[in-house]
Amino acid sequence: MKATKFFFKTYKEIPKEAQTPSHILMHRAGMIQKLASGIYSYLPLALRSLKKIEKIIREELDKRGCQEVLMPAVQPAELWEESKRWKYYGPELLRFKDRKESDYCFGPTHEEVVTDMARKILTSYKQLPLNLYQIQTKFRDEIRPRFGLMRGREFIMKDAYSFDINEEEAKNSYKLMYDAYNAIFTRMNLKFKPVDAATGAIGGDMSHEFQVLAETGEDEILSCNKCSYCANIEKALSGNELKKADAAKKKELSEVSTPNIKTIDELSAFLKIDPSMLIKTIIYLVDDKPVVVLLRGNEEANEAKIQAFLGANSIAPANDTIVKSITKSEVGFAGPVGLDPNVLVIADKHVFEDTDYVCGANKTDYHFKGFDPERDFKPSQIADITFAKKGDKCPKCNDGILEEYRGIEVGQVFYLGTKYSSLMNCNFLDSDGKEQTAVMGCYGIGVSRTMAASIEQNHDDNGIIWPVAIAPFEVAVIPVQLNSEIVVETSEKIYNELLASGIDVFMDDRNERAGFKFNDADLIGFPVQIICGSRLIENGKVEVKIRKTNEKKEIDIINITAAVKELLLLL
RNA sequence: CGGGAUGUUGCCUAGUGGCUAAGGCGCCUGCUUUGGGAGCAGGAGACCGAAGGUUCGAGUCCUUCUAUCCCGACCA
Repeated sequence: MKATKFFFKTYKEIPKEAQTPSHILMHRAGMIQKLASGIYSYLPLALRSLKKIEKIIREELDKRGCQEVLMPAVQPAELWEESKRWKYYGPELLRFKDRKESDYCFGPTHEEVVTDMARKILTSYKQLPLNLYQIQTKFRDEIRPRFGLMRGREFIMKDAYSFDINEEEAKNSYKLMYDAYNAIFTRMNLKFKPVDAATGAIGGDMSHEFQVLAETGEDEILSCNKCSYCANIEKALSGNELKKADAAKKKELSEVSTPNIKTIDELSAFLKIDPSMLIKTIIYLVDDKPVVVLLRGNEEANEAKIQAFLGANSIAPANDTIVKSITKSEVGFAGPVGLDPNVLVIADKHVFEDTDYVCGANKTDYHFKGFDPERDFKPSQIADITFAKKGDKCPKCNDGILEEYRGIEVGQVFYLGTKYSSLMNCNFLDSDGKEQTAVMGCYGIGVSRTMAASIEQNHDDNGIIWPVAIAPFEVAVIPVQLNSEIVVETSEKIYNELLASGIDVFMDDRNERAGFKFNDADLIGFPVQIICGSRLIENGKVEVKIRKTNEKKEIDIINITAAVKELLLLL
């Protein structure tokens, strides 16, 4: 491709809405344009990179027996009612009506459609295992789209779905996809970690995320410094031992007046007590039912853990009306003592590490002191519902300590079980002629996000540093003096030779000064740049620059194709 | 949705209530120049986010709306 014919434009200025490296650089390199919040057009440079990512994905999945399909983006509400997600998916699901006033949505994911597709064909165990995937535009009406392609509302996703005869086989399918994802991101030359993950709205009970490590990542990861344990903070466990409450410390439960003191911070300051000796009582709505959650005041509630513990579809803090009805007091004075025994109360295990706490009295302007968790109430369940922290002991090897990383989630694999297949009757007959429900897994890769994540992880002050495998072009030929016949001729010859040898090559034939082209080349991030200047050409050489290392070598023009091919293999 | 901020030409910015809204980048024409974002000359491009209002007079003040960005919940 020649620059003078190529639809692109680069910018010196940083657009003021771009805040993060991938967003800034993709904009400056003329790869993307914003059409609306979280909705972007991909210009030719970006699309070339996306196609390469897609090609790697297709190769690795096809190799493992997955089959590509393409499902509709617009989906009827009835299917989502079958899976109950019409109700539970929430406002991220873009819903609309057609002219007949029938309900539809724009697919944020395709479990419903693929399960429907499969059940129409699956009749026999002989048809399994089956793994169907597609690469397609998804829409999720994110509350807050941000960072360009990192969290768009419309984005390109590869989604795959496996169907198996039983759990064991389904776990094999899961493992196969786990391996495929490792292969895919390895081929893209990204630094990444597979981590234990929470399952969220998709559901299921086993999941790993593939996290590209980058400072700007939105996710926190805890990883053991001694063993392979690595988990999203939402899921990570602490290996720290629980302390035993000191029975000698027990006190009587008594009321204390705390007028208008509602938050943990206010209470801590008012009573001059450390937050860890206060009990935080939070009321959630979990699948529309109130659940009371107890924690020590210095801990944060890990909503993902609560949701997973209860096997729930949704979790959200309860509104004031519900809080008041449960506590029979104003918001801010909720506590565990004397609640309606029919309300589910989940206590964090750390609550039982001590005694003589202060907690809400379920009476406006009063708290209790001397609260003893063993004596003064009866939790429905005790669970681990707090966040593990960096520095905690590793829960797996019990030897190492947990270190903190930031990551960008580019892929996630879920073991679903029969969550969708049973609700939607995706059944088949086994070898005994008995009806069985297909056991499913689902597997996503954010294709457009992967491109952005690669830039987040690999860039410098001058621009993008692409791994060759997903670079829009592998090589740029840059003639430096266009008024020199020998330069024009030689660069043209090299360009044609590289093209003929199958290399993805860009030729900057614009009538611009050298510095201008060099800066654009670094910004766009061509991994290899062949600089054709008259002085070297007269000696039968050109300069070859490696973008990543900034290393420059003089190469004989005669050997240029072989030399470039060799370099590309190394990058 | 809560908290914060911002809308001036394709992009980045300036603009005390007062004359024809200013500059840089980019774009077009010509000349010059050609190894790290060149120079000169000329030119095109804005109903200042929208609608109301205050005022003799509004890009500037007020109200409402709208869009965008940042901090939180969501997630590939």
